[in-house]
Amino acid sequence: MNGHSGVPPDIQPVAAVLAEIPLFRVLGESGIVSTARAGLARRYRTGQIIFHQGDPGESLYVLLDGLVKVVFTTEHGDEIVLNILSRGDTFGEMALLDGSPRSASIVTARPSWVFALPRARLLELMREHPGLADEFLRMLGHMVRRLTGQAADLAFLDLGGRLAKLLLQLAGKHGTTEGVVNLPGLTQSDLAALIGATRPAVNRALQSLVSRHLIAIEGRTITLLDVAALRKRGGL
Amino acid sequence: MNGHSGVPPDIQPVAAVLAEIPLFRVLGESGIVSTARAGLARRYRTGQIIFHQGDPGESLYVLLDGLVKVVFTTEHGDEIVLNILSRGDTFGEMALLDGSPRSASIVTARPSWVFALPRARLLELMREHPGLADEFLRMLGHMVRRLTGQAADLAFLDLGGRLAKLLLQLAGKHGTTEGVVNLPGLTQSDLAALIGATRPAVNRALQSLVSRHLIAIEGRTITLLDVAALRKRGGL
DNA sequence: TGCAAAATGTGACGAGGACCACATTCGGAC
DNA sequence: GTCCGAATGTGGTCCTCGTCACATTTTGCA
Repeated sequence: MNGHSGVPPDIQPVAAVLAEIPLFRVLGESGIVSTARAGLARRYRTGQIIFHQGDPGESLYVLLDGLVKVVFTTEHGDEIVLNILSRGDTFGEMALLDGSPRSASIVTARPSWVFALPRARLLELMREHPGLADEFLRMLGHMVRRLTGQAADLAFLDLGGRLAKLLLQLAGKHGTTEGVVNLPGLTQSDLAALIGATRPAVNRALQSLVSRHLIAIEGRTITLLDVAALRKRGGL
Repeated sequence: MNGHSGVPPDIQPVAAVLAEIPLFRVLGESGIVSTARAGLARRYRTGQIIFHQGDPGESLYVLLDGLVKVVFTTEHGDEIVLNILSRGDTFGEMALLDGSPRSASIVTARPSWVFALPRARLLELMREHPGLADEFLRMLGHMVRRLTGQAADLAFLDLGGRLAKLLLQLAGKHGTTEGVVNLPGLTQSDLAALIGATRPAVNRALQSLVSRHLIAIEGRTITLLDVAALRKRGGL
């Protein structure tokens, strides 16, 4: 509680995370601080929904801390997990830019701290800093590439290959220690929904990798023992 | 050969097609004509490659006439057809905007007439007409949504469902007559590559639809006989 | 017009993975 | 710590679809 007049105490930590993100780095020191002031940071508990697929999109979000799932639901209720996001990742960009409804839902996989920047503020920022628009285009391009690869994986890799690839990606993006996938909150059902498979099939595939000493499982921590073999299994 | 000084004879037809495209409509009458002058229209024969996946991206393309396939190739040589484009569609946007290499190849499926607009010209246009950048964001958003749906389809629909959905989409986007898919140049192998399946499997699925009177096949023309049933089969 | 190459239609076989059903273990809330 | 619900581990069955192999037709050239 050291806040002085007009300076909320939690601006600093928010700005610190924003400064780590390439998208916001183009704003410079002062731009980042004013951005942090322009939005609202909020905490969510595990299993909460930050927004629903179909909602109008009125904010851009930054995950300051925690873990969330990007979930796409079909008309029949089938769910596919499009992505797993952790500290420093952004979400909700798309609906903002073209004004269409949210194309997926965001569900927290563990307690999370989320920063929301209203659309109007973002547009102001983009007017002041043209580089920000470029960064957005870059980010969308990256998203298109990732989705293209995901579609190709679904078409060409078998379940075991998709799982091996997924484990490598998770270890790379969210891994704390090198070669360790330790994501409390991520269940085997989530893994299944990430690669378009059923939960029992994922379990069997995991056991198969264990028996071949490619990975080790203790509780919910997966250790990658043989990265080279996993890469090969994942078609890399 | 009726060109007068500085006014190439084929500017008019190019401008006419550009005027049909929402992306360019924001430029207004004069902007469209100057755009048509700023690029280069070229003809390709069937089976030619307009650009290769991995090439540097130096132009935005507009398909003035014809039919092309967007082909993504994995490291192992497996191919998936991401999209089929016809008159008025654009391609090559992405590599342009984020400066990365072409993420897919473009192959003509029949003789095509293609307009290429150099990156520098496009950036000029975007400076003069801020609305153009908005249209680009809208277009990328749409692309992300389409790819998301494609991934979900691969995960949740069986081969027959994906095929039914594909036929409906093709009829809607490129159909000349209502409810008819008549795309010379599109083989069953292409259909297979569009839905991540093998050619024999697609053939069998087509025959199955024929035997249930959902479609009729004469040569390479497919007529949709029972759209409602097809929509149901495709999970809609 | 005729010929080679490509595209189409089918058959047989097998494996991968979905689906259902259940025992067991784990983890979080009180 | 205890308990209940969720997450994990397996088993068995069946069906889809990939794979290989071919005969037949169509297409696009020469």
